[in-house]
Amino acid sequence: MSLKVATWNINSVRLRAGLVGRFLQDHAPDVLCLQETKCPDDSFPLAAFRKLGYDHIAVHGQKGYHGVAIVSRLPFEARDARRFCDKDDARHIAVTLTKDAGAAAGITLHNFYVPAGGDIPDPALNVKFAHKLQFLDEMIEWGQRDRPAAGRSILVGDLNVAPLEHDVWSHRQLLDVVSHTPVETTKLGVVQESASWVDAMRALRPEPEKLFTWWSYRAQDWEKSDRGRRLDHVWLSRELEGSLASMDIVRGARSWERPSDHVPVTVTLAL
DNA sequence: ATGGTTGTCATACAA
Repeated sequence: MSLKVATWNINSVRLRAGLVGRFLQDHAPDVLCLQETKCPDDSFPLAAFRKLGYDHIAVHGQKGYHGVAIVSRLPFEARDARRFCDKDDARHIAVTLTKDAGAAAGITLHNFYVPAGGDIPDPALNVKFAHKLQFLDEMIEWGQRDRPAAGRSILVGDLNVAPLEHDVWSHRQLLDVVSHTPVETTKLGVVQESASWVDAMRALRPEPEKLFTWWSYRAQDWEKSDRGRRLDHVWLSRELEGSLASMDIVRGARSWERPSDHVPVTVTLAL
């Protein structure tokens, strides 16, 4: 069987439930991980996704900010959502596919929304940047202590860091811009190494090809200027590396009506 | 060097 996993920062799931439905119909992922749902759990648009065959939905939201969810047509068991930085922010949710999920049974998915970090890349001047660095430090501790990639597992999400030179439109011009500063890109590399995660997108489309998943709302013409960044990621545990079959950045979604500033990324495994 | 947009919630704040 194949397992198609998608990740998408939706920037309000209620406002864009229609776009999510379109994506589910057009791209038919088995599991979709959403970030920035900005939606309390009791107002998540469950019915819109269930009627498309996505009966299994895990939500971890809050009013107005952050929020993550997993929408699946395969059955799963919910795992504990982790707390980071002594805050109750909804920035992580995890599930394990159950035995009814066929060859995908037992795969654990971790869905993350890492803090954006504000504008000033100095933790002494900007508490939001300090929070982002602390969050990455705690992801490193988690990787080292809990070995989340010891078996068959997948980590996806909006990690709000574009780690490689060709993950941004201009490496030189973004070196002091939050999301591509050396302190962040180095830390994200340590997060990845802490549990031996494999970067699925770059395994299939290595540098120097430029890969972007986010384009600012502020550009006059996002497509023409193409000043993007790769903020969204799909990582695989070593056990799944050999099953990696294909990857797609759904760039066209950035032109849908009232789009998110992020586009979906899909990764397909042949199991 | 500056401002450019969007979503939420209530008029600033986060991204």
